Amino acid sequence: MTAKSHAHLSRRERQIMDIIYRLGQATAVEVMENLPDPPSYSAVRAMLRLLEEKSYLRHEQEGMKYIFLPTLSREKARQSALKQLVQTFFDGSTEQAVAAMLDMSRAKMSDEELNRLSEMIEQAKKEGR
Amino acid sequence: MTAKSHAHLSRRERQIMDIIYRLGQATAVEVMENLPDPPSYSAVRAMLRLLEEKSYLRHEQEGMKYIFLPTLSREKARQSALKQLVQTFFDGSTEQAVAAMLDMSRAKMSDEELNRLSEMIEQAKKEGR
DNA sequence: AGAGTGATGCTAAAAAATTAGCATTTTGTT
DNA sequence: AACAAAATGCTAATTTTTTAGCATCACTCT
Repeated sequence: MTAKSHAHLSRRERQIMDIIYRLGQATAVEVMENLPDPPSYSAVRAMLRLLEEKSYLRHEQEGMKYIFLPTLSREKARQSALKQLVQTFFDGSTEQAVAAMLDMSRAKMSDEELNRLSEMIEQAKKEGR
Repeated sequence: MTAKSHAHLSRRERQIMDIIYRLGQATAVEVMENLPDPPSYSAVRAMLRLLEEKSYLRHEQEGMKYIFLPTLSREKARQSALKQLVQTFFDGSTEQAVAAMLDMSRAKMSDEELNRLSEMIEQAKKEGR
């Protein structure tokens, strides 16, 4: 079975996937610790098993425990999440989305970071020719 | 009752909210037409009623039908969605997120758009002082 | 006035998601 | 070797989500 899009996930499934994407990988305990209104340990493990069955996750054995990882690379997941967010909230306009981001975290960004972004934009202009 | 974060929504609830944010507003029929694997019309209406009860939506009467709108402004919803995405997929780094966006839609952006972005960044630099 | 159309409200059934509990396995420790 | 600790596997019950169906109301047209 192949993993379908994010949109098909149930509430808990999505919460768990988000945690694992955020952490990169996680054990059942770590997932539990990060879940809002965490259910029992068994419940968490059941969900992990399910997600694995549906091919959203895979696991590696590390000593006695399982470490769960996303099937889809972080890059692909990012892309798909970004695309969906831009569609939903910014009428598909990357410009608007970038603007909102800058606006959101303007204060927190160093000049260095801003400079790097400038360069990226310059680069994009050149390549667009 | 006050609307809680996106993370608490069930699958269908989220799908519906996404559609309404994308369209800005929608009738029951429009929502249905945009839902993946659309259920019956009654099912859609029931969900809308529920979302309204939970304060994620409100409606305005237009002639005979209801037009549903988000309770939370698009701006706030955007912000919160962006924040959550940056946290989940970019380790909280706006720079990385912007980079990924540029990368994603580089081809589709006009020089004009890119110029406007450059300006925004310049602006941000000035304000950061 | 009556019939038809297109909405809504409400309720109960069906399906899916979520959870807890118990049995089992492995590892470490005394 | 025996026990405790820390995992997992599996199953069944509970809760939540999701759905369909039917009754009703408003408007339009003949």
